[in-house]
Amino acid sequence: MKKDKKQALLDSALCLFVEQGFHGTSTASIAKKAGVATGTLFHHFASKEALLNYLFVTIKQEFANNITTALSISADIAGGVKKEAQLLWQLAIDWALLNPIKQRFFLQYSLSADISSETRHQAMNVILDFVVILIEKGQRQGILADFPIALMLENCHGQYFAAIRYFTEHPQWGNDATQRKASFELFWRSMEAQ
Amino acid sequence: MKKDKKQALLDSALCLFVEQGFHGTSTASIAKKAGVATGTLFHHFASKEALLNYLFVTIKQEFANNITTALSISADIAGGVKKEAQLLWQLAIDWALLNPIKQRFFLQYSLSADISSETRHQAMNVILDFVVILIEKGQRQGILADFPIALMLENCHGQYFAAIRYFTEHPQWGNDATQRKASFELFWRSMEAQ
Amino acid sequence: MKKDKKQALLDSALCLFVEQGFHGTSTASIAKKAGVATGTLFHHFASKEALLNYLFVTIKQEFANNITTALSISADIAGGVKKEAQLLWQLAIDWALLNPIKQRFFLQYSLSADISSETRHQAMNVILDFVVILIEKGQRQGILADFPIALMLENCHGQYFAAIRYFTEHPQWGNDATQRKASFELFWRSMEAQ
Amino acid sequence: MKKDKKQALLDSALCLFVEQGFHGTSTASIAKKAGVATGTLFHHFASKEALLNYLFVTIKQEFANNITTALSISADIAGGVKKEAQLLWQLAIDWALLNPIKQRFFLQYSLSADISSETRHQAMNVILDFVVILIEKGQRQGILADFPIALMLENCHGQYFAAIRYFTEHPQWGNDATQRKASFELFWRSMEAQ
DNA sequence: TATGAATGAGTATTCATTCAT
DNA sequence: GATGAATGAATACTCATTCAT
Repeated sequence: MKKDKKQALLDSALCLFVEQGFHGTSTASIAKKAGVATGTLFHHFASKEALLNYLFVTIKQEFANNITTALSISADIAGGVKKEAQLLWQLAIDWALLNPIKQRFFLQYSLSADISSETRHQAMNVILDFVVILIEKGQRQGILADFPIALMLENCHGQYFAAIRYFTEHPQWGNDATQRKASFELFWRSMEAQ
Repeated sequence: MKKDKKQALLDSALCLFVEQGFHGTSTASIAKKAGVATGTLFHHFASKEALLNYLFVTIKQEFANNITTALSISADIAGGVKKEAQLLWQLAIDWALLNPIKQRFFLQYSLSADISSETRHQAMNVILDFVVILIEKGQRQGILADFPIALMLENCHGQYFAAIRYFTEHPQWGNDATQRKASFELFWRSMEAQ
Repeated sequence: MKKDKKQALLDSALCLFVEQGFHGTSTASIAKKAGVATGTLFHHFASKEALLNYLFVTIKQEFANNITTALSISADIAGGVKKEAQLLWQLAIDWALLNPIKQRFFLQYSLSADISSETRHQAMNVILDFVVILIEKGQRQGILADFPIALMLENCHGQYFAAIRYFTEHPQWGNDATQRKASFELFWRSMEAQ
Repeated sequence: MKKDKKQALLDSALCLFVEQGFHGTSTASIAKKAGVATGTLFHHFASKEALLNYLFVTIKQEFANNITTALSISADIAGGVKKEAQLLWQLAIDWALLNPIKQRFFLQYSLSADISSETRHQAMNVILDFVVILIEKGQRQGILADFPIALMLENCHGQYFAAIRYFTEHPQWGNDATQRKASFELFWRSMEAQ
């Protein structure tokens, strides 16, 4: 019962921020939807901005945990870097398709000025940690092209967002094997060594 | 003298929207910076939103004109699709580096909820028209991979934004031939037929 | 052609003031509907208030002229005070039914704070001049009750407005002889000597 | 202490609306006079219009309660319809004289376009309920003329307003028995059966 | 912890009026 | 006389935040 109200606030905020935008959502409406008093929000979060940033980090962490857990389970078994990248890519797309609201939240807030750059960098590092590791591994093995790592990271990010934007706008193709394959190929080919 | 005040308002708005965000910028501050009265803004634009959308379309159009003009000049001379894509990519990167404020405007507002989806779609179609044409040409010639065109478009967009984000964060490499080449390679390889 | 624009402004203002109220009507919208520039309104009228007051006096005068003209024509022929009162009443109701917009203008603005009390008094005196004369005549002849003239005047006014409000809300009865008779009876009986 | 601020706002609004008109009164001035913050007004009323309408209904209700209470006390004792009408009339005039600001509020806003027609109809039905009952009773007993009830109601309203306008403009006669009698006679005779 | 009435600075927008052409 | 772009003071309403209970 203790975490209930805080979680209810986070749930409401997620929905409303996605539906109406950060500035289009009043703290009063978040509290109302969560079924708590307006003042309660400020017992759990120092400010509206703090709530948004907390929400952002929480969801990024949840995403990262989901991917790395699944990845580590398969890691022992699986072989090459490409297999690993493929798994990572499919897991990331799956997560987005299974969590449409959180995915829209990513799309809207990852580049938003409402998220503090501090939070953004923190989240980036958390989430892209395993990507960096994978890229470096691939480069050492001569499987991935030898472009600057920061450039490749930005590119991964940009391609991932492009893919989930595409699947969001064409939901019917989210489970189509050909489309899923195509999205991975675009991603993989860009980084593969030639 | 007639267009002066409207243009002054657009110039001020561009700066302030980029520096402080859309919601962080008051209409009064835009007018003040433009050296006009607060009412004048609303004489030229129906609302703050309308101003933002007008600005967005105007800049996208300017970008598109810049690229297509340069492209058409070289088009007669140049040869294959790859050369054309390379030219397009370098022109687009150049434009971003030469217009840092407008580039930051793109980065911040292209996916922002403050731009109406109508405007976004209009801008996308206007600006990406020549990209679509190029992709289709490359696919007919068997030079580009045969992935869905909408997916490839999103991917181009995502990679372009990734590239200009990278060059923005590492300005010293904007004129480094190796870096520029790398950014194009990431882009081109993702779409090239194998 | 000289009076055209002024009259067009008055016509537009009448419509708009009745439809949207004085404060709900902008001078710009009056000018637009009249097909003139916004500044033109202020060449003909010192202010928005001045336009309203001018309109009020003009219409009251038109009403008064209409009644007194018709009244004077019949006056020579007709007999008693009651006949005269009856004629006056029917003329006044007819005018209202034939000029529904001007009648609504009366209803809305006769007691409105937007009309200067000066204008209101002036208009009252103009319009009720012949009523005062009639009442005094009736009292001298012992046909009308001997109540204070100012009270009787207010009462006439109130009953006239009640009648036209009634016929406005029940338009189908405006030409029903029984209803018209009833409205006059209510009026006449209140003032008749007993 | 809970109703204090809301009531203070209503009191201020009543005064200011009567003194300066609805459009001449800013919400800030209402709040200031009430000794509360500007936001407090909007905590209790959805809008300035909502405040006006609430005020209107409240005062009409207060008026109706005042009349009907006094009427019901005497109802058991008193006799005919005329006595009852006379009592009603005098109570209504008394109320207006004892509540000059609320009476001016009636005069200014009962027909004003600033009151929603919904509110006006509600108020009319609430307040004139007992009048309708009295008229119908009088008609059944053959004491009142058999004119349409809606016409008679409008007429009552118009005559009441005329009377209070008269007594407002000539305050010295408000307690003069002759004048009071005259005002009732004008009212009664108009409706009495002949 | 939780409440929700109260706050008051902040803001987009309106609009009567002016004036250079 | 006529125009209409420009003005800038005025105002309803919002909303993150506080605090007494």
